[in-house]
Amino acid sequence: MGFSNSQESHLADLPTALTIADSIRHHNLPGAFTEPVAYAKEQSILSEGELATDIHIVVSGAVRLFKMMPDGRRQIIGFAFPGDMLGLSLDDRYLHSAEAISPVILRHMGRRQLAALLERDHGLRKALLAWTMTELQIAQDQMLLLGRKDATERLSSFLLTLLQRRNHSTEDRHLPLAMTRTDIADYLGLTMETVSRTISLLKGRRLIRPLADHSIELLNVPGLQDLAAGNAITVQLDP
Amino acid sequence: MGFSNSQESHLADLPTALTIADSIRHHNLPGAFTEPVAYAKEQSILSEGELATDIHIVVSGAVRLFKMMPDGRRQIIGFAFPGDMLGLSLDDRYLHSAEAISPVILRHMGRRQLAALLERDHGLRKALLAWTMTELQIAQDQMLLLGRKDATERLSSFLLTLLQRRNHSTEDRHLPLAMTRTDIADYLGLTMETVSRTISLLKGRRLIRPLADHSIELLNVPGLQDLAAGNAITVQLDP
DNA sequence: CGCAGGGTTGACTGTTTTCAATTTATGTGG
DNA sequence: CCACATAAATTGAAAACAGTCAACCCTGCG
Repeated sequence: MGFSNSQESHLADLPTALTIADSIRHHNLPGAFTEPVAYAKEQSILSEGELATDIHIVVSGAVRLFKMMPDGRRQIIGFAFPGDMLGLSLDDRYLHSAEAISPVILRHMGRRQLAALLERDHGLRKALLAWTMTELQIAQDQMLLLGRKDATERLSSFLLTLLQRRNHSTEDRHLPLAMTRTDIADYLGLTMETVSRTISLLKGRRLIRPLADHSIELLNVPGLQDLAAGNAITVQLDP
Repeated sequence: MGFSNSQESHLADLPTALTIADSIRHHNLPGAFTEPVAYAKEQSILSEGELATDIHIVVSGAVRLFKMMPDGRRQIIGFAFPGDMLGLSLDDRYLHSAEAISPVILRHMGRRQLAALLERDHGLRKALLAWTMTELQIAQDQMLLLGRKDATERLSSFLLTLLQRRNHSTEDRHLPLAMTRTDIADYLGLTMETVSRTISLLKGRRLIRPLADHSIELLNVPGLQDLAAGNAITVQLDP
């Protein structure tokens, strides 16, 4: 769920580099999760306000997490990819909705069962705290983006955080975009049209190259980093 | 740090109703915090990127937590009031800066000491997880506000969350505002001028009454709730 | 082959920003 | 305690960036 630029570290040696899924696997918890469950593209996984019965782990595919306003405005809170968790809340109701944006496979676990596991497993508690703090950090970076960045800065930041999340090999500048322009717009607090125009703008400046298969090649990562940070002056326009 | 509309509950009976300060007091941890330290209005408490040596608890006063961009744009991430914690991060560096917006008294504790306490104290771990998840929830509500609400909706939401945070007696509609218009603007992703204009607008609609002493009386809470939720249609303009 | 959904581009509108002037608070020193 | 200086807040007018409405294009799939 979500992603961020920030590097990770530790408070009391928390295993922050691992996903929650890794952690649960690593701690070898028997039968904790159900068998894999498949969801079709666009299918709803959980809804804000519903009783929070389960938490889910993404096995494959991509999920959008979002909040809606009564009149249909939507804010995407984050995207969840394989290894990410969704459905956790302190409350007994879900805090946001989740839908599959591609065919998705999930495993889930009852809330009470997770609570029981947490009581027993110290390492899992640490992993859960680390996960939550990482999500908080990501959310706060997103607050800066939504409150203070313009469209170009938002899109550059988005592409770079996606890159960081997806490609651990630093040389691969090739980004498959699982989500539509509308999803990107609802994540960045823009409209579909503005996202499309901004992509065209970055393409015109030779910073990115949109490919036919819903993926984008990042041609100038330092340039994008300048834009994302708000140093627009240093990026030269070319004819 | 921050505040939200959402009611609180429990995952595995976490003591979420308590602040971290309450929790630490409740668990009767001897000598954990230093003696109170005073900060003058506008004084810096900690800075983003600095080595995160300590966490702090607000004893009195109010603090703003924020991120800056290179060109001076500022996003306020949240406000901290008595009982709130600041300076916690997974990373070994602070994730945002903090400044006193009034004369402030804090107590602090070394990072390593907190880590040691956490190793020993199960209840404290639960409290810390609960605190972090509550902050995450608040941040996600703020993402919806920053990404999708207009100026009137932002200000109404802000006033209502402040009310909820400050007045546990539900009948007192009187809000002391510790922060300036500029602070409010930087929290809501607006400019000072727009905040001022929007306050005038709500005043003209008899929804609020700004008083001389930097406080605001909420004259029509249901009306503000409609606005905050985005049901602008139901709020009638009056001459 | 043609339809439907997603995407791009254009022209125009509108909300918020920017720049600027004025009024109202706040705080300090005489 | 008043007077001045300075900061905060309000209000106005103009500009800008993103939004809206609309037409068109592309692509994948039945």
